[in-house]
Amino acid sequence: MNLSPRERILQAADEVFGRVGFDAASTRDIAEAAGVNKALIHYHFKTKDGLLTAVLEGYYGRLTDTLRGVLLRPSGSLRERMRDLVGAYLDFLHANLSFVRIVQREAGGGRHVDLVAERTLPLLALGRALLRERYPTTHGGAMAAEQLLVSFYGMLVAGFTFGPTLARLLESDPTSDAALDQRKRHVAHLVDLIFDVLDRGDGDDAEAAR
Amino acid sequence: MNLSPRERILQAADEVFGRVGFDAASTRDIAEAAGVNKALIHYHFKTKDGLLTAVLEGYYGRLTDTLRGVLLRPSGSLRERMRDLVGAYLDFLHANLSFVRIVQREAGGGRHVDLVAERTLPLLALGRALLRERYPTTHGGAMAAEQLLVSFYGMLVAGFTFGPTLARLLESDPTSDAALDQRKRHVAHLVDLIFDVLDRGDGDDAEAAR
Amino acid sequence: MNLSPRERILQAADEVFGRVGFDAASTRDIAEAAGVNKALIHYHFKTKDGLLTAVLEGYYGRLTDTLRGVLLRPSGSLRERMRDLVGAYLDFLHANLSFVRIVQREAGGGRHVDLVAERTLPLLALGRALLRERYPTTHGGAMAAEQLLVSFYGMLVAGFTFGPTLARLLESDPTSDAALDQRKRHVAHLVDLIFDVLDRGDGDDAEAAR
Amino acid sequence: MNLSPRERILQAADEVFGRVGFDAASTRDIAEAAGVNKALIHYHFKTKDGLLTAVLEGYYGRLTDTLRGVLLRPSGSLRERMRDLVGAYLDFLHANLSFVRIVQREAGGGRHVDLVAERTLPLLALGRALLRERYPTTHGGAMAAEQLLVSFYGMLVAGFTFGPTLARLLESDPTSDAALDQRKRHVAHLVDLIFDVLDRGDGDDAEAAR
DNA sequence: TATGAATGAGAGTTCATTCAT
DNA sequence: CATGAATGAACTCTCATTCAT
Repeated sequence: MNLSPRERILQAADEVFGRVGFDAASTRDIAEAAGVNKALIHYHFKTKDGLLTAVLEGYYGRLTDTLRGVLLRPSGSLRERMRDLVGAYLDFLHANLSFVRIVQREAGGGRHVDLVAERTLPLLALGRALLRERYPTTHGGAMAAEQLLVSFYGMLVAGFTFGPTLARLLESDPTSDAALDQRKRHVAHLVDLIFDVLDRGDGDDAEAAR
Repeated sequence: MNLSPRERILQAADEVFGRVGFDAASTRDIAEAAGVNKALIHYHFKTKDGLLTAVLEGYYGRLTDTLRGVLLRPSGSLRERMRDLVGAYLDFLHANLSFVRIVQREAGGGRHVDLVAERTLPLLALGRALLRERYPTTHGGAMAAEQLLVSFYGMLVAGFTFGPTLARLLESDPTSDAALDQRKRHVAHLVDLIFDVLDRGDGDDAEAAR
Repeated sequence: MNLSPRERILQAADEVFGRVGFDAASTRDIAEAAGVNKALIHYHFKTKDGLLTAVLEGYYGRLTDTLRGVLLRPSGSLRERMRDLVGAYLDFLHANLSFVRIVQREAGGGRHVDLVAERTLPLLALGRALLRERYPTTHGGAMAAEQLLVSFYGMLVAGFTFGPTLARLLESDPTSDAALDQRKRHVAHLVDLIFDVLDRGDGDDAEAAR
Repeated sequence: MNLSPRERILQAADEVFGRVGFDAASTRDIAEAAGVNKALIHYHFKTKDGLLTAVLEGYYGRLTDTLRGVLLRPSGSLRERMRDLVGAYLDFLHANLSFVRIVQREAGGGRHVDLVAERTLPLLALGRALLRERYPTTHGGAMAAEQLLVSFYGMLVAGFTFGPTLARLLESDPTSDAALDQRKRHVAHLVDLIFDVLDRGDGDDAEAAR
């Protein structure tokens, strides 16, 4: 629908960054994919880093809006909100595969860690606060809020970051809508299991007693 | 100590690839880190790709040995073997941080997906076979073997791949031994939860009935 | 003067290729001779091969125009046209020494044979057609059109391709105007001799009878 | 027949130099073709230039023996000796295609001109001396001895140096025995023509009078 | 806004050569 | 005699970036 050159560059960068990674992507590739001159990228985004920042800022803006809306919804139990959040997160990743792939590459180290960390931290901090408030037992120990968040994050993201490899094991395409549905039900199930435990209130001590 | 130049190159490549990623790593960086001439890399490994392959082959060889040993141990219930496997995997990743970071970057797409996929598939296939044999209900549905494997994988890996970002949220260093211990207990707990469900035998139907 | 950078690159490449040969020529040499940045060569010509192609295309364009003009001139006997062609060819080579030297190196094998062959063939085919039409006896045998063309070509080119060596035998510089004049008269003489034979009509049979 | 490594290197170098040219040939290629270690080349021939020298010295030794034998044969007219020489030369080139291709590339300039020139000059000087002695009119003018030698050389060599290109025009393979025979008869014919002229004694003056 | 031309820096790779064994 | 290992220099080519227009 006749996007502006600036928008076309952003879309092209998103696609190329997601496909081959930031470092393997060249501004020439992106300019060609966008149908614009290489120099125009620098006119709009100053540097290649600036282009990555712009792409990620766009994603984080939309993601944060989505998740904050779910997490901070006043009504509903925390469990329900977590279930919704898991669903919303999976939907978002499913609809923005490049985003997962870019983040997965940059979150593990390298020059852009901060870019990712700064935008991720508020969400993690919010999640941790909610968990600790509702379930005081999630301070320290085996079911510590931090551990839960890491596990949730891992479950949510694994299906996508590992997609190309899983596609070879599974008979079906892991990026299909059917696969998304199954994954959502699975993760929701696990979330329920975990909240069952939290509600039962057995934290570390119970665990240690096993 | 007093490693051969070839070995020094492998170690340097491992460190640099893990820190900045394959594409951002230059052969000059690696050669300098190894204290050898740039050309020696090509003498021993032909290309930069060949160097990555050699690094990963080393890791996969050791990892496969470790995990196969645990998984195929004749005695012990599947639950116990899974618990051990989770522990062994976390130990391995903890001791080989570069490996996680390299794999996380290359598993999501790009020119080296196959390198990762080919070595990962056998392990996944083995895990799936064991789960399906012992728990026939893990065919299809919300608790399908594939879903479980993906979730397990996500939980195991997330703490490391997300490490640099988590380090900013957590008060403690996520790569410390203490953090590893806590993470191991947490994941073991989750594994237990899941096997409890599997042993109770409620698969999709029970889930759907909720 | 005040040539464009692109043109300066072409001239520098011509000079360097002619002097040391394509393989011994480095893009750095050429860039320096042209007074431009090394990368500009690739900006304009994509690869070093592309640069050679561009140089040769320029030559072949001008040469073909020149020779076609002479060969296809409607008036004048074939003998006269051949004499003119020989003169025009020698003039062209004399004015474009690099061209002979480049072609001589690439025509004998290696990666660029096709580049030379494709542009030379039409001229050879034209010459053969004219000879066969006018002198049917030049089909097959000792004075076959192909043999004549090869001999003509050898005579024309030898003085230049062999130049540096001949310079040591001859007292005078073989690239001087005087040398060119003498060579032109000599070759014209030989051409006359040959056409005398052709006009007398004794082809193979006469020859065989000797 | 179980050649010595030194001999195998020489043969391999000959083949590779002839095929791709000295500059495009790498010692690795040659070593592989010879089935020996790269370093052995330097052990036997000191440098890559030394290897080329050795290859060419071998050729020039055999060629000089062959041609001197024919040229200096006491009996027989000069014409007959020239005819024999032409035949012997063509035979030699036919049997040593690499030689022509190497010489053609190096005779036109570059770092090895001297190597070629020094070995070629004696032959040229001898030919010139014989011509001048027998035909005093070949001093200066259109039929000067030097011109004749250049033309002879061009005719002799053209079929081979131009081979790969001619192969596309001619229906038959220019390196076949049949093609060699035809070429020999053709060149012999031309030589006869020229000696007819010389014997008739009309040099420049006759020519100029036409 | 948008571009073609131009550049310095550096990429991966190959080179002929050396040397200890 | 022969080799595997090692190196400094140079290679072609690509990079992100700049600038005049």
